[in-house]
Amino acid sequence: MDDDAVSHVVAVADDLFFTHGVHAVTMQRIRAEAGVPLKKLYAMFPSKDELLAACLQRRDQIARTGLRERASGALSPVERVLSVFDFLDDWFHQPGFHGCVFAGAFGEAGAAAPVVTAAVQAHKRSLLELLTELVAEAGPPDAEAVGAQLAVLFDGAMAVATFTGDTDAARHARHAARAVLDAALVPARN
Amino acid sequence: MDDDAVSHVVAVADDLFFTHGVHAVTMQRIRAEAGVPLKKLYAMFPSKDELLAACLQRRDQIARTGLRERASGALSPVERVLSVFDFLDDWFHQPGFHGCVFAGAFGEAGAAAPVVTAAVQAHKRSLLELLTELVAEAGPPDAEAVGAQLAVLFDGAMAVATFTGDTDAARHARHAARAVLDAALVPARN
DNA sequence: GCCAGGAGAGAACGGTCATTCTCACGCCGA
DNA sequence: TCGGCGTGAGAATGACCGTTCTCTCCTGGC
Repeated sequence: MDDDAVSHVVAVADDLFFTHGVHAVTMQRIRAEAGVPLKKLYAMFPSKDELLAACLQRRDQIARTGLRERASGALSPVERVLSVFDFLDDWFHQPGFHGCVFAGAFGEAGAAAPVVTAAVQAHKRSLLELLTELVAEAGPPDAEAVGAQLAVLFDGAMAVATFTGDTDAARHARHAARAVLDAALVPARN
Repeated sequence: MDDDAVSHVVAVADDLFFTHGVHAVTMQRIRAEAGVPLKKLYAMFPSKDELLAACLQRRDQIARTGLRERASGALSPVERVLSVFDFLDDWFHQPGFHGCVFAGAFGEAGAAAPVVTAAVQAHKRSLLELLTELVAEAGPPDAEAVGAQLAVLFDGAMAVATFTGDTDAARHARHAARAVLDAALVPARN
C-alpha cells in the first residue's frame, strides 16, 4: 500500500521536475498534484533533494529498460549498438521533450546536494556499462575505449538537444557512432 | 573608465559563477569581491541574469579565441580540426576545472531567463560554425554534417567531464573525431 | 454516546536573496 | 565657508520556499 503511494509520488514529482525544472517546482505543488499531505510527503522523503534523487533513479531504470528493449530488437551486434541512438532519437521527438533531466538536476541542485550528484553519476556509469557491454558483443579489440567514445556521443547528443533544441542531434551521433565502430572493427591501416 | 569597471565586474563575477555555481553566488558577494557599490552594479546590469549573460558572452569570446589560436598552430587541416579536442583536454586538466559554465548556467537559470538561454545557444551556434569551418578546410564532401557530428563530440566531452569528473573525456572525443574524419575523407565503401 | 488517536489541510517559521532605499560623507564650485 | 550633489555602504523590503507545527475532523473501540 505504502509502496504504491511512494511510487505515485515519485511519478508525479518526476513529471513535474522534468517538465518545469527542479527549481520551478515547489513541494507544495508536488503535494497538491500528488494528493498527499505535506506531512506524508516528508515522511516518505526527508527532503526535496532525496525526492529528486529518487526520481532520477526511476529515470535511470526506465532509460535502461527502454534501451535494452530497443537493443533486443536489433538484427546484428553493430545494429544493437546503434539502436541506442535510435532510442535517443525517438525520445527527442516525443512531445514535451525538455532536455536531459540529469543535466538539469545536476545544474540546479548538483553542487549543493551530494545525493543528487551521486544519482547522476550512477546513471552515467550505468550507461557507460551498458554501452561497453553492447560494444563487446560486436567484438572489437578495445571495447572499453569504444564504449567510452560512444558514451561521449550519447551525452553529446543529449547536451546538444537540451541546449540548442536541435532534435537531429541523435542522428548526428548515430552517424559518428557508425564511423567509430567501423574504425574499431576494421583491423585498420592506422 | 567605465568600460574598465564593467569588464572588471564581469571578470570577477565570471570567476565566482564558474567556481561556485551561479546559484551559490549572491549579488552581495560579487559586489564585495569586485569592490563596487551595489548601486553601481545595478546601474551596469539591470539584473543578475543580465550579468550572467555578459559573463557567458565573455566566456564564448575567450573560448573561441583560444580554439582559433590552438588551431593555428596545427600542421594539417585534419590536425587543425583535432586540435579542438586538445584544447578541451588542456582545459579539463586545468586546476579548478568545474565543468562547463554554459551547462551549469543553463540548468540553474536557463528556463526562467531568456537572456541566459540566448547566450548559451549563441555560444553553441558559434562553436558549431567554427567546427564546420575547420572541417571545410579539410575538404570532405559534407562539411556541415561532419561539423555537426564533431559538435556532438565536443559537447559530449564537456558533459562527461562535467557530470562524471572524467577528465579523459576529451581524449575519447578526439579518437572518435578522428574516426569520423577518416570516414568522411575516404570516398568509402558504404 | 464518548473518548483517544491518528491523519489531513494548510498556516506559520526561518532563512535566503534579488532588488531598492536611505543616509551620511566628501568633493566641488562659488 | 557654505550649499548642493554625486557616491559609497549597507540597511530595509518583499517575495519565495523548504520544512515544521497546529488545529480540526474523522474513525474505531468500548
